[in-house]
Amino acid sequence: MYGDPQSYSSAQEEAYRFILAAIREGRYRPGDHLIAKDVAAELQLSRMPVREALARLAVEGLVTTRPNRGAVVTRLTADEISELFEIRAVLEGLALRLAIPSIDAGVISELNGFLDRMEQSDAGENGQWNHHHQAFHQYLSGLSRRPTLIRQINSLYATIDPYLRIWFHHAEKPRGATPPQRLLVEAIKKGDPAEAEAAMRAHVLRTAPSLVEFIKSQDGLCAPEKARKA
Amino acid sequence: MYGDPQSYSSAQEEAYRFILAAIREGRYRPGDHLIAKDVAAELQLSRMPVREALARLAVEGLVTTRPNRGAVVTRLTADEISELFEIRAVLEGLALRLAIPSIDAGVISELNGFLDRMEQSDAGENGQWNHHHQAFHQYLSGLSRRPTLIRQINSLYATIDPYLRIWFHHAEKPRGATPPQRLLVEAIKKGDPAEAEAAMRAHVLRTAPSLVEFIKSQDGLCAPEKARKA
DNA sequence: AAATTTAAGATTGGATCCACGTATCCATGC
DNA sequence: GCATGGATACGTGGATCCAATCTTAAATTT
Repeated sequence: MYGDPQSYSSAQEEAYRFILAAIREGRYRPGDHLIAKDVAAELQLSRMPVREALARLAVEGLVTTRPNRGAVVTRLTADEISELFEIRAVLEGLALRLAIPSIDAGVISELNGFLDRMEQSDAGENGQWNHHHQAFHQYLSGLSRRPTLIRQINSLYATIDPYLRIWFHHAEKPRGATPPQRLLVEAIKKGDPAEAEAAMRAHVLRTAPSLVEFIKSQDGLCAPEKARKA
Repeated sequence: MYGDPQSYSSAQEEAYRFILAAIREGRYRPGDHLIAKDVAAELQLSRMPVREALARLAVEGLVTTRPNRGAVVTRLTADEISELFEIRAVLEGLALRLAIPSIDAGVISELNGFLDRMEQSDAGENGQWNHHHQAFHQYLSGLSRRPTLIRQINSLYATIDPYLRIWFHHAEKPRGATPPQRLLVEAIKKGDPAEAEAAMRAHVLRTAPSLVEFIKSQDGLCAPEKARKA
């Protein structure tokens, strides 16, 4: 999905993608202390490209840095997760609105393909469903043909991803739910930009409260618990 | 506004703020080649903090870097500017919607204060009007109490700012226009979140076409014209 | 015994150094 | 005269080194 291990244009890119993937996949967990030296050793390169990768990730919000105190995988509070969903809702709503003109039969069948795969993976591995779900959203955003908008949405996904994974991992039957997505596709089919935008907003916001509740219950994620070696 | 020259926690911060201010104020212009060594010399520090500052600015989109070819002040196309306005519209719309509950008489008079200052500066320096206008928007966004949202909106302003400045600098009477803002304040006063959100969206999008037209006419800004020494 | 101070270890931030890649400029050939 | 090729100069990316700061743990004091 992300990673793309073959094409490393630079050591910094390698470090960046490695850390990003590790955070999204849960190898580095929220609150983990990321020690530049250790990461550098693991990747067999010097500390500098790692530092720059960490700086980039800090701007994107995936890690938090404090002066002279290094980088920590960002630990989001329930409020912050809510906020990210609010932002995601309007940005994905915008993307969908802009994408409506390029909706045709081929797009619709493509979308249904994603939903089918989600349903098939429903029984199996939890990560699979999540993967297909994100692919569904990413495909839709991509139709907007707005590079910056797409980047921002992807960045939000990266930030939320660790929590989604933990959630799916703990929840037994977190979904089985493709009906909401089917409804969304129905709204898209109608071709009304404003309606589609509203539907997407509602769709994104729908899942937020359950995740936030879960995070609150697991407050090992927001509480002090600190400094597990990465 | 930005800069805050006293509190430099680190050399990197100093470099970051210096370059950011220089770009926003037009000292570094779109297309300018930013040579780490030169910037470092100007600030009397080594190249490294400058490099990291440039990396941060690249993530935020203010500069563009190509591997082994250094950093260039991002030159936006008309399409890209349009996109940024589209994003700004929904994000500021969201911020205003979330801010509505905390609107009271004090806030309204504060807002009118900004508008008064805009009108007063109308005759004088162009930059002043722009400054007050941004302060007006920033104040409103701030009322949402959503740190990430506020950061993202500020980042968008920073990216667009150079072009706004050039625009205001060239245009003789680019505004004199506070009526639209007055209408926006009226909508806010009503206290209906959805209506306020819609009003903000429309307000932001209203100014986009003129700026885009201006940019297209001045296509020295989108055309090759390259490598003026910073 | 608890708390404060102090000292040692570890880690970050910054500077200098080196190697690789890119751009420029001139000479050569068509 | 213009295009092509190579040599030189410049700049970036990465590595190593050094200093300043934070963290820790121990030791002394109350």
